[in-house]
Amino acid sequence: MPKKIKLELIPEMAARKATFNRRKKGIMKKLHELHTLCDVPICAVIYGPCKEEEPIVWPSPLEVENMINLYKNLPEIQQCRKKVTHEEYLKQRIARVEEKLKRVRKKNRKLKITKLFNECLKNKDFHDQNILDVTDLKDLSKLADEKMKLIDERIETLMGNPPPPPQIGTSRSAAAGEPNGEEI
Amino acid sequence: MPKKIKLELIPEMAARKATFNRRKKGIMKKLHELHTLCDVPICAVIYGPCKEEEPIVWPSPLEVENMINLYKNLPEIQQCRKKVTHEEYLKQRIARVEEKLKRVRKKNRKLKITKLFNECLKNKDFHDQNILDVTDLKDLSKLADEKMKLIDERIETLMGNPPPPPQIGTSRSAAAGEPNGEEI
DNA sequence: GAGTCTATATATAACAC
DNA sequence: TGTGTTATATATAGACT
Repeated sequence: MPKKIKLELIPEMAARKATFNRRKKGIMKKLHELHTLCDVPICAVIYGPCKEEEPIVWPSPLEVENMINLYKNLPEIQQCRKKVTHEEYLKQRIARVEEKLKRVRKKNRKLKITKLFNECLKNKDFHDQNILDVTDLKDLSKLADEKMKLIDERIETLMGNPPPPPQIGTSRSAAAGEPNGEEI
Repeated sequence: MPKKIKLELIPEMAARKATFNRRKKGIMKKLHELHTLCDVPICAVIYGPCKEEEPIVWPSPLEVENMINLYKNLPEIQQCRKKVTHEEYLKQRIARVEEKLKRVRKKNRKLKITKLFNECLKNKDFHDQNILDVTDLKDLSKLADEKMKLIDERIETLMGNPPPPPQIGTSRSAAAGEPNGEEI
């Protein structure tokens, strides 16, 4: 039932308050856990959605102030180096997510091509199916080259001999079903 | 694989650091989400387990300071009323958990007795089984009284008449199987 | 507001790289 | 250290009480 809500301001005040209370509790628990598990100084201040409310000051107003003062007394160098501003945080996050997206896309592409490759091994008339565009064919060719190289290397290993000339007659044993798109 | 780790200081420094990094990331995400979903002012300062590290100051040192100042300017009354100190937080938490424990125990007890009750309806020789102690028998008797009362009420409802004298010959239809221990 | 319930979404511990 | 993976543990949205 926890519909994946979008990460944006909740319009209805009632729902917003409910979510605030639920999540505030969760965050306080997390803070307490981190503090206990790692024995690190932590503090947080959280204002409520209703402006008249007093903020939560965790673990206590005094300690919050102490931590702030402690921070202020750090040498400038340390203060400035790693300041994680909200903006920076977002930028870092975006960068990481985009990087991951790239990796995943690449992986997907590779899986797709590998799947095509294996299908081709089983079905030689794939040319007629009009499902391959130029890019696919190029990647397919590239993958074929890679597979050839792998085969060559494996043969070398099995023979335990110096590299013979590149042309070898290999018996491609058509793989039956691709369990996970990663056969040779 | 996430073995349920105990909520206490992690002894091995390596594991502690790993956990710290993982959880710090999680908490920052939560803070960001709460901030976005509810549009409330939030800030947090988190020092690392290595004393030389600079703390994370979120969302930014300036804003943290502003929030602190804002807080300091609140009228004393508001400042003092709801100060959630770490200790208070723990006390509240303990109180709530204990309360819940109580509720659950009560519920368990009731389920157990109801189960016994239903078994008795099916099997009259339960006296021989030596599985009931005095408390059980007392609770059982109490439950029987309650059930009787429920039956009386239901009969009254069905008759739509003024309450007849308490003695009624009721036909106890022995319930077949207790689906969830909550039959009459 | 606070607690219950339940289906899902997330967080995350331990491990392999 | 950081990432990917996977099996679990938690968090939590939504509907009720």
